Amino acid sequence: MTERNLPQLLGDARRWFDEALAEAMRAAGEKPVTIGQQAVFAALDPGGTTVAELSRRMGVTRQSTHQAVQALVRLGLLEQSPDPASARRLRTVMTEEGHRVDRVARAQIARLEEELAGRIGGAALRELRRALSADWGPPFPEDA
Amino acid sequence: MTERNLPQLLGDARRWFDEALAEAMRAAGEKPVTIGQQAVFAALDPGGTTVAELSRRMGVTRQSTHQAVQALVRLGLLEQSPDPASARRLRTVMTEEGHRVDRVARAQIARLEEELAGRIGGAALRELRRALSADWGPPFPEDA
DNA sequence: CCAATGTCAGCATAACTGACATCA
DNA sequence: CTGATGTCAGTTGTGCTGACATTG
Repeated sequence: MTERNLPQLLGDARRWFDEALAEAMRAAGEKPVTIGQQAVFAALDPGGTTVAELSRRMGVTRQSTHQAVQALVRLGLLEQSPDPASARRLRTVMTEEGHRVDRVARAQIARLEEELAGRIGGAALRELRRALSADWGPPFPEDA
Repeated sequence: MTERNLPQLLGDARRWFDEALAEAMRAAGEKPVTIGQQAVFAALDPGGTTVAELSRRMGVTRQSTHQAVQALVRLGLLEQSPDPASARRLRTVMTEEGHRVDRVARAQIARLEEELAGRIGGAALRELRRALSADWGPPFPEDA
């Protein structure tokens, strides 16, 4: 085994949460919202947010965000309405159902974190979050 | 911002490494080996390994592994030869070029980790690795 | 006959680039 | 005109399931 490298470990951890959340939502009788979809919810503010703004907050392209939002609209969890202040803007907001599912998903994620704390230790989990929350800066080496 | 949740943070961190490694390989004049491909290299042992064994080590399906291996074979970084001991087994090994690229990739990853240590602190990085290396157990809640 | 191995085909998710119409 | 926004189309990477022939 020698030593797993960091990127692999990160990917594994991410997949752990992905699977666990999907399973938890299924067990709770909800649509299996993915982490990616939850990320959209998390970036929304109550007043309505444009796709372009969402993409900036999430750090992905407008097109990727657009696609994710469309999927959630089809699921009935988001809806879009024209912005009276500007005809080219669309305000994206959660539906009632969207709010409900979002609350369930957040609760499940919190529960999973507690479960994990019980397995690897609360201190380790806090350190994990601290390290990940730090500013990593741009991913490009100064190169040369 | 309130509080980013853990799965998102993990995904962001993973993407940070992905981009950084791709960029570093490009800057080094190498083919942009991905983290996933590097994972295959890391799971190989010198004597030759079957796809089925690789998949067990990596924790993904035989089929996914097969696909990743085929891509690396097409790139000329891996090659397969029949196992004299058993006609249904194929031993996968690195080519010369594969070894070379693997060494470069490992070195770049190590350099990125050092760079990161300089940005978020060596202690934080060690704690990060410790938390991720711990046994998280199966991703399924005891549900009920 | 059973299990392991390799493989083919198809699908899902989540990202990307490129192109383009519309509107401030 | 320029730039921001939304959107369509196509591609890639990486995982999955199902099915199947071959072999031990």
